[in-house]
Parts: sequence; C-alpha cells; structure tokens
Amino acid sequence: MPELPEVESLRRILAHSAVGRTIVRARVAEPRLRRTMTHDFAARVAGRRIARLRRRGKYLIAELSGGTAMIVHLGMSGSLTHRGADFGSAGLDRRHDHVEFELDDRSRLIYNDPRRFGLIRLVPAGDLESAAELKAMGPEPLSSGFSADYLARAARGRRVAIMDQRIVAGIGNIYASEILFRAGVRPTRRASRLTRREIGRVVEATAPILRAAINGRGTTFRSYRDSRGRPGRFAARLMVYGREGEPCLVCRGAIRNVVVGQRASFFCPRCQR
DNA sequence: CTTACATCCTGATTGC
DNA sequence: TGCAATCAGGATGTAA
Repeated sequence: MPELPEVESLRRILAHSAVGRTIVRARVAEPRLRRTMTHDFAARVAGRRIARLRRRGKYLIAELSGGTAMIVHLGMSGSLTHRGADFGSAGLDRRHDHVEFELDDRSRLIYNDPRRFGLIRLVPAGDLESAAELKAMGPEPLSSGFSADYLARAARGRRVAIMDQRIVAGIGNIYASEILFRAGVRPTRRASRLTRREIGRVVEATAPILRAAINGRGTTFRSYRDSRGRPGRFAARLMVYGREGEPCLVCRGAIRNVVVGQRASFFCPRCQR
C-alpha cells in the first residue's frame, strides 16, 4: 500500500534513472484505471522529456517538457518500475503491466497495478494547482505547515480520523497507526477532544516515523515493491500495523485492530490512551 | 460543515 | 482438497 514514504522513495530513485530522459514512446495496454485514461495519452507523452519529478501527498508528479504534467497515483497495488534495456521478464507477472514508457536509453518505466485503483493523467502544468486531486489536500507532513497550531485548528469540530488526506497529505492506514502509537494516542479518540499536549505529540511523532520509513524505502506489507523491484525495509519496524493479537513490543499487551472512520487502525490499549 | 456508505478491482485469506 | 465468500483499501460521489 503505497503511502507517502513509498512514493517519496520512488521519486528519489527515479530522479536518478528517469529524470532528464525523453519518453520515446508510450503504450497503454489497459486504460481502465480509477479513471479511464484518454485515448490520446500515448501520443501526448511521446517525445517529451521528464524534466522534474515532484511528490504531493501520495501523488507523483512528472513535469514533462512542453508544459505538460503527468499525475500518477499508485492506488493500493500500483507500482512503477524502471527496467533496464537488458531487463528480462522471466518470472515476473506481466498480467497487470498497464502502461509502458520507453525511454531514450532503451530502458522502460512500467506501471503495473493489479487492482487498478491507481491513476495516471495529464494536465497542463499551469493547471496543477487547481487539479481536483491536489486541491483539497492538507499540508505536507514533513513541511512546517504541519504544526501543532495547524493540527489543533484542523481537529476542531471533527470527531474521527485525525490523519485524513484533507488534514495532512500522504498518510494512510499504516503510518497513521504507527504515528499514533508513537504519540501514545488511541485512534478511537475524538479529534476535537485531544489535548494540546497530545496534538503536539502527534505532530512530533510524524516526521521521525516518515523519515525512518523513507530511509527504509517504504513498507512492504503484502506486495509492495519499489521501482527496482525490492521490498521496503520498514515492515520489520512496524510496531502495531498488521499485528492484531500479537504482543506489543513495548508492554507485551495484545495489539488490537478497530475500524475508525472506515479505516483499519491498530493500537496498543496499554500504551495508547 | 460533518460522517457514512457504496463503488471501483483482484489477490490473499478464511470458511465450509 | 476445492470452491465460494469475505476482506483489504484510497479516493470519490452521493446521501444523511
């Protein structure tokens, strides 16, 4: 499940291997992603250079030459892998390779997404800020815009799900659970009833968790792989996510899993109040 | 404004 | 063992 750390790792790796390259041609094998890709997609990216790669929340944004930007979201099961010219396909499941970009060094970028919850679409670079996907998103959790003051204001009048894309960008179930564990705050707590001190702890817990996850190249819970096909190393450092019934690594109490605001939240009832 | 819920999809897991 | 039912989950549109 690619969240901010996975997309940021992807961006950093592709910054080396793909930025500066020109897309010689693109092929769309399956246009029906979360939104069906337009029929002219391949023609519109052909010949364009990948000038810059940015990230906003869980979205990867490729700025292409000629004033076009490509917005990519990996959904739940998407991956964007970079394969060298000599990269064989032996042993790989190619069934869900939906979009392929051939670069000018004969390497390829391949978008694979079994569940097709992902998204790839082109927008004029000037329209990026008003793009529906990015417009309502909260501040970047690794920016100064994500402060205790901000979070306290955002939590006002809100009952559930303090870690929501409209409140803070790019954090999904895995990292929301891990951040709240580190902060010692139960996910079942009403956001509007959190004390100022607790909100401060949530903000303070956020960057260390995300930075450690980025350093580990993300979390492979089930199937996630980075752009070089490697699993993320942060899975070994998960304290609560996916550990229902297992002993808390701090107090040995049983980890629980509850659904809060339609999202699975793992927590330790002893360590989180 | 808020939250709730169904929808999209397929692989993995659970149940019988 | 085999097949069917269930689950997982981000974003979105609609409803309450």
